[in-house]
Amino acid sequence: MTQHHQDQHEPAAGNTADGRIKKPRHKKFQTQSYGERMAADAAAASPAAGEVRDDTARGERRGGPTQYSDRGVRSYDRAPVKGYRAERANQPRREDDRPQYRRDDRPAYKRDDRPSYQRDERPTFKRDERSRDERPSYQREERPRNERPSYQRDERPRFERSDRAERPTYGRDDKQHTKRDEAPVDLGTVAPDNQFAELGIAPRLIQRMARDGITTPFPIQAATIPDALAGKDVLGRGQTGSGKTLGFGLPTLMRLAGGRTESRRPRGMILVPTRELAMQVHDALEPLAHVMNVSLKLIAGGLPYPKQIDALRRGVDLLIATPGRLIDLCEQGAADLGAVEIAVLDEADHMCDMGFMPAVTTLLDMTPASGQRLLFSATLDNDVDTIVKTYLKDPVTHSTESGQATVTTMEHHLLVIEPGHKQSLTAELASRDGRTIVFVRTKLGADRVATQLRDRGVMAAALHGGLTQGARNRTLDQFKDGSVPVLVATDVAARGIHVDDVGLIVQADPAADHKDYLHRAGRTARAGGKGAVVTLVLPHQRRGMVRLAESAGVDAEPVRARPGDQLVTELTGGNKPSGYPVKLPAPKPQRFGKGGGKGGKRFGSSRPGRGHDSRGGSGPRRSNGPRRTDGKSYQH
DNA sequence: AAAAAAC
Repeated sequence: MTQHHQDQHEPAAGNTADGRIKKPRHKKFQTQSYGERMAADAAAASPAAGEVRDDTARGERRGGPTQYSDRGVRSYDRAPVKGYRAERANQPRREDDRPQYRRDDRPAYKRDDRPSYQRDERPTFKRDERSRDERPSYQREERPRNERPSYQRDERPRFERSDRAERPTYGRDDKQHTKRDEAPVDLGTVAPDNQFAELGIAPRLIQRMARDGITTPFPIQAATIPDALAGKDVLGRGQTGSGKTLGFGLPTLMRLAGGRTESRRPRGMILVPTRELAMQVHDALEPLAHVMNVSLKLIAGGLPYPKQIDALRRGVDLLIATPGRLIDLCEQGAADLGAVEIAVLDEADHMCDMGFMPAVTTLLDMTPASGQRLLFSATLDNDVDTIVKTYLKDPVTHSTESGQATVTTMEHHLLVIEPGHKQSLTAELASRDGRTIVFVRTKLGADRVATQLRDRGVMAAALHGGLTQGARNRTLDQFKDGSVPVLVATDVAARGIHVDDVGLIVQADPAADHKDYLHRAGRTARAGGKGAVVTLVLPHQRRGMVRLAESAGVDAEPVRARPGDQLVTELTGGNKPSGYPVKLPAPKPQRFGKGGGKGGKRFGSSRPGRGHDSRGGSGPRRSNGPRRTDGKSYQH
């Protein structure tokens, strides 16, 4: 191909002065796909990066780098198409799959930076308008009959379709029907000295909480509830386990009670950083929401779309959501945040770090500025500050605790160890009776340490974000019900997750900063219980760790330690790992019912089920998923 | 720097 010939077909690329062809315009479309990112992560963490990779690894199945980049590049290599279709055909084949908020390739004059609720063309879900056809019938082309997505389709003839009453109950979680059934509130049963009443909480909420033994507000609740009820923006700071959930939950429910919520336009939104946390907040608020006739819905990734979309369409008062899925639903037009009266940001310091910030601001931008905003956080640092400045109006700040380690029932130990002892020491510490959480730095590390512990006779399971949602739930359930006493986790479990009676936290990899340290430590000594936090420190980490402990307000001197030392024995109660490998308890077999019966209804199911992986008991395991990485070597 | 958050 001559130079002349080439120029003919690449006029758009434009030449630079030195005669080289500029980068093609669609270079920007070559962003990493999800599968690619995962593969890249794995490759980066593995010492074998760049060498021959196992073809059955995760990346391959999800459309790994080889396949994908081939596809992306092909449009350059192909002979250019001429003629009227040229422009279209020479476009890259791949769609841009970045989320809307990260895609701003339009020229500045075309951009619209106004929040969506201020724009005229709101991206609402326009099924109704679309189905209306103004043209005379002879001009209409035949449309396929079933345009609705499969989950909305009803194939049966109309006369056979069931009415509301016959719909299965799992499809009806809009608690609207309870409005009429609600018994009149008996004010007499609220104890006169109940302090929640003094804060202004509705009697029926007080009664409901009293049934669960909640009669006295925690300090953070006492501090923030009155202001939140008064409609002010609140900035609440309290340590994990200090009762923040009710601190924002009660005012939110009070505010949303009895109002009208339009289809797809929720009036309340609670944002949390992890799916597990979303689930926990949802479960904590559900009974309370019920007595207030407030409908709520969990909106999180890893769950089927249809029920979430359906709930939104019917109209749900309050969303408890992780950012990614909620943005997704808004882009689809299934949700519209333009009617949100009260928005809550939980674990704000985490939600405001670099990775999360764009998603959070996108969502907050979609809510009306006139709405009330509550922001709760364990610590307040620079990132939180920018959110506060941008989105809160004259916020009232309440900090009940210093943000440092003030729980007196918690003891901290810094053990300076030799690198070769880390495994055996971890195993020894984890072999104690009672629940233990071992924190590690990476996903791969979590898998590796869990395997090592099981090989040494300690029943341990890994928990991290690379597992399927089903596996995450199963593991957490097993940890809660005691069948697996040791959880090896990344920082996915560092924040907010509440499990009773975790007596020991082992930081096999030290926390990255003092905030992470305190969050991890906060998994133990909850609700006044006792607990210990042991950090394994390698010699070269010692200086940094001492400084970190200082800024965390932790009073602990680094101590040299070896397996079998007296201090270690005290912490473990003298237990030693058996040395005989153990296997994880088999997941309980679950009947696989088509059409979504009861089993695995929601990822909060307390039953350990097999979820999507269910394909009968003894069949070969599908060759995917992070468990493959178990045996991979890994170095610090 | 890792982890988390969407198919």
